[in-house]
Amino acid sequence: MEESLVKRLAGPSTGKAGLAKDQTEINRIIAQASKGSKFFENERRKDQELTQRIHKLIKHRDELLKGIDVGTLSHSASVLICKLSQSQILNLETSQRDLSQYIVHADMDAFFAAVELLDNPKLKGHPFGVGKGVLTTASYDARQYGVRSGMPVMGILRQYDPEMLAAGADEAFLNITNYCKEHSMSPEECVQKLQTHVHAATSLTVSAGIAPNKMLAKICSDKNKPNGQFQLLFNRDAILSFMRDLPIRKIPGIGRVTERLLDAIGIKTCGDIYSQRAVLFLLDKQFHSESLFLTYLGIASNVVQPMHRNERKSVGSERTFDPINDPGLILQRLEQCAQDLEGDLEDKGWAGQTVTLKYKLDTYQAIVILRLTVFTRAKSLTRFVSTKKELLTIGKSLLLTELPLCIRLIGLRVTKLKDLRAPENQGVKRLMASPSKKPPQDVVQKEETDVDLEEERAMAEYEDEIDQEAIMASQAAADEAENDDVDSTSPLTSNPITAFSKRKLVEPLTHDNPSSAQKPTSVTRQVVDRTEPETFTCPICDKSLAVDNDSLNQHVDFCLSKDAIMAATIMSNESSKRRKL
DNA sequence: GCGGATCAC
DNA sequence: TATGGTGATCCGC
Repeated sequence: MEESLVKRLAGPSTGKAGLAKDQTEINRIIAQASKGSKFFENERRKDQELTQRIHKLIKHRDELLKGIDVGTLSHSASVLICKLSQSQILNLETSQRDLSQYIVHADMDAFFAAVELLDNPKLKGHPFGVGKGVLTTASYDARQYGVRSGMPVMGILRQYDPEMLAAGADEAFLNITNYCKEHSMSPEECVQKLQTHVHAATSLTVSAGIAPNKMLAKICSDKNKPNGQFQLLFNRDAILSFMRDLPIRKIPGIGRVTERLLDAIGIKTCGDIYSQRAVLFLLDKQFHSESLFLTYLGIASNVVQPMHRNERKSVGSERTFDPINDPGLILQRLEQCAQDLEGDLEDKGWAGQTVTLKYKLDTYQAIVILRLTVFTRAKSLTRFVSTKKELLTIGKSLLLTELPLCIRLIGLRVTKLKDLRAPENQGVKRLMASPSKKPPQDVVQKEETDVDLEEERAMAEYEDEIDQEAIMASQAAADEAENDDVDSTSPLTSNPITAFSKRKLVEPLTHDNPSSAQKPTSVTRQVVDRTEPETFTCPICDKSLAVDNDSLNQHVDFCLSKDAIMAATIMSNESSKRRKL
């Protein structure tokens, strides 16, 4: 059996966190047990598709390589890497790698098992599993656990950084720079104290990584599990050598698929990113070479601040069940989703402008009849919806065109959200408080319309419950109108993403959060690394570049424009051919 | 804007 | 035996 397939069967998280060493043996057993099952067939098909994809990628690479001199390409990539090594996150004044912030990633060990233990002390000493099957879910169960146990861990962590960033139920990022300074502690001491603190209060153990940015801290927190800490040395060389041998899969965002794609072009470790820089640069479209180069350099964001409400993009609800094909039963499941989603939207204060239906086909159907298992169908509206009735109406209309189906999952999700708690969206209240007040003219027209519609809808509901049917009818009519709308107008908006800002690895300074923006200035800059190269020669034009940041960037941006590079490489290729003749 | 795919937790 | 749910992002069309 193909090695890649064995790996796939072992599950999506294989190789990510510290797993048992003899995983290959376990993999073999799992593969054996799965042989012949529908599940296995499905996985094999996906694996073969990926293998095909890899073949195409290699072919594409070789095609591109034909007209291009690899040496020159490598040099070009070097220039980009050099530029990136000087790019910086917070320290705009010096344009140096910012090593001034102590970033911690705290990761609770065996969180769900530990919480279960708190709730059911009887289980202590006995082996037990959490959840229905083998593993438990993250947020779904966390919700229950949160209610039952009232875990105080996040509260404790926040004492070390009030601007802590919670990442799920059992992880958090902290910037402990200020805490260390105020308490005259080293970062290790601080984290040790934090670990003891949490353990005393909850009997949970925490693993932590200390590093100059979030990505490195996260990787480090995995180094000494459980109940350990690992600090990276705060200097450039230590970071580079740490990255060099790090398996690429350890990088957040590199999953099973990307791992295999990268493997196919000779990249297994982050150090390989550099040795294969020419190919990565060539295949920039597929791999986001800039992101990978930053990863190789160990550069990432060190901004730690709580998630802001307006960063939320979608709210949804979905459920898995034994496969059903009876339309009535399917509708019942859909209704449940609509109900749950209404509850969530109400709780959190959101309404959405796009409703998406999701369903998963019964495995048998999926394999035999179709290639795909998961489908989504969306509908965009001109108004914002949040009630069960509205969600169900739209969900139904999306579902209807799909029937008949035999499915094992159904879900609804709303996107293009409006924050009903934002002051400007407090429709009814604002209307009541100052009925004659008109908003300023420079307010975006569309937004104004939405607010009015929202007010209208809310008012109508207050007016008369009996009128509900009439309202629904008018909404249905509006839906029809929108249908035509969507069908007749479909301008394809081109993606404005440029070659050098594909992924948001480096967060911009935000202006709406003065406290965090000021943070770096209140911290000593003595630790700032001074070993970055100060000058270099551009390999394309052989020009010696000034240290001055502006002119450097300007020059490099020019030399790195795809056209300039291709022109240069092809020219050098041609001239070398001519020399041979 | 839509739908599929990948990823994290 | 073949597994959950929530949410984000990217890409191609």
